[in-house]
Amino acid sequence: MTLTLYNTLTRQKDVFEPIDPQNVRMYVCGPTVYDYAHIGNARPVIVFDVLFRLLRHVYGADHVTYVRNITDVDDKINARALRDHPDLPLNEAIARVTAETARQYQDDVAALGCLAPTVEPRATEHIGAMVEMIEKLVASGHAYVAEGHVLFDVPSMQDYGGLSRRSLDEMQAGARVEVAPYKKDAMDFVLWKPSGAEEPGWESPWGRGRPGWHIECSAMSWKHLGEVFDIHGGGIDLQFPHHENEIAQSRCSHGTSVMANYWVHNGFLQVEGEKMSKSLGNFVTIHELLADWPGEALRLNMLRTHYRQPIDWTVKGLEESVKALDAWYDLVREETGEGAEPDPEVLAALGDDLNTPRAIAALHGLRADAKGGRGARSRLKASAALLGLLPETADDWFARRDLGADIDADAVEALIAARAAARKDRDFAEADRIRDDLDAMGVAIMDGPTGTTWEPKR
RNA sequence: GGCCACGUGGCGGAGUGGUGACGCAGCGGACUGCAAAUCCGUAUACCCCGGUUCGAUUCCGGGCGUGGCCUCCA
Repeated sequence: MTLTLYNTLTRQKDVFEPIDPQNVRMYVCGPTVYDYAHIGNARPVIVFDVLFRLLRHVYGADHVTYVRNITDVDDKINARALRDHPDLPLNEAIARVTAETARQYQDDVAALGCLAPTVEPRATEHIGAMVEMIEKLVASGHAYVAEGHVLFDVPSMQDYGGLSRRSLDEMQAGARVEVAPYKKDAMDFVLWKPSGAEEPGWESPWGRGRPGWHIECSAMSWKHLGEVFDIHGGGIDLQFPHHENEIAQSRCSHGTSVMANYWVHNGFLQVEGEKMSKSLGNFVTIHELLADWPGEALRLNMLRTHYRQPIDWTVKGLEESVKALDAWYDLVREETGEGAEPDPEVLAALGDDLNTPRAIAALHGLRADAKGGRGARSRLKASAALLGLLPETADDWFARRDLGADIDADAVEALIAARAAARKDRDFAEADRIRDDLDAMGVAIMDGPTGTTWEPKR
């Protein structure tokens, strides 16, 4: 099959051709672990999980390396550590914050049905690689030391700005930042900064200090994927400056003409039509959503919009997602999908720049067939698996879905029996009254040819 | 202020230079004592103004609107 991806470098859909089909390599920027991840953070995780699954399908599960880092050096982490554990030594406090937050994050994304990445490197484990890269940059004249800082010399790179398509002139014209006095150029960014006694730090040729944010991803991608790799992903907001600076660091350090061949960026997320922010009070974490919705519904809701489009996150959308999953699970039932080939249209849709809405439409299209036979049901299951959907049995899904319901089953059965008697006597007023009582209890009943069944109201 | 993206029916959301997306909701019908669920059927759209074209929702220009980046931010 052909896979095309919209490449931010070329601003068009490019046919994907890996450097080495035996080892397809993808890097995605992961979280900074200082607090629960919000639903906007979940978007790249889910989107690139689908891409990971598709690559595994095309090249083989053992021929794809997916690296998603954990940033555990950051001033926000320090602040959090001081706030939450003021009585502990700083290093220990930081370790607690990052360990706990990383665990929360991994629980969250697992609940969203995401496969674990091949490698989940931590910044603190790659300080040596960062120092090594920075030394090379200083030696080659792309970085300089000033007042204990090491800064990347942006004008030293002729084609800086290629990813975001900004010229240096443009950026300087629009710059609003206050320029630190030790910078040679306003655009220069920090590779290494000195740490005070109250800050985490590592010994380096430039004294005790800590890395700048951008160098972390350059070092981790280098160590796990090499100097040049296939796909680099992340949110569109990271395009500038983070990804631009990663490119500058990696290319100038390694002397390569590209860092990654395909740069893939997902669009932004809004909540109920508004920008998500703490001040608006619509800031919503994955963790909170998982208390009210199955993770799979969050996942489907995310994939109903193409990854490059802006997405508006709404309760209504989540309700529709649950309904779609109900319908699919109801058909799939005990199918495992084993041995079944995914639907060609689903595959074609995903191969077309990860067109998940089109793939989901194809899944709906399989519903009619799936009513007919096991083969089609199995194909539905196998097709959904490419999107990371329908991983459970139908029983587990419906049990999970109805989790919130707290209903006395014996009482329900007694009322249903009473209603059956009333119906037999053709006392429909009484039968309807009982149904209203059940409805008030949150129970929906269905009269079928084999009797009356019930379930928690949806 | 500079750069960029987006604007499709009641809602969500693909796509295309000239035929049906799809889903949810709605409406009609079947089934039901009546409902629910299910099944069958069905109406409604391409922000505005120009241009190119035999023909534009689709291409080009302008406008308006929404959002993003330029500063930590997914």
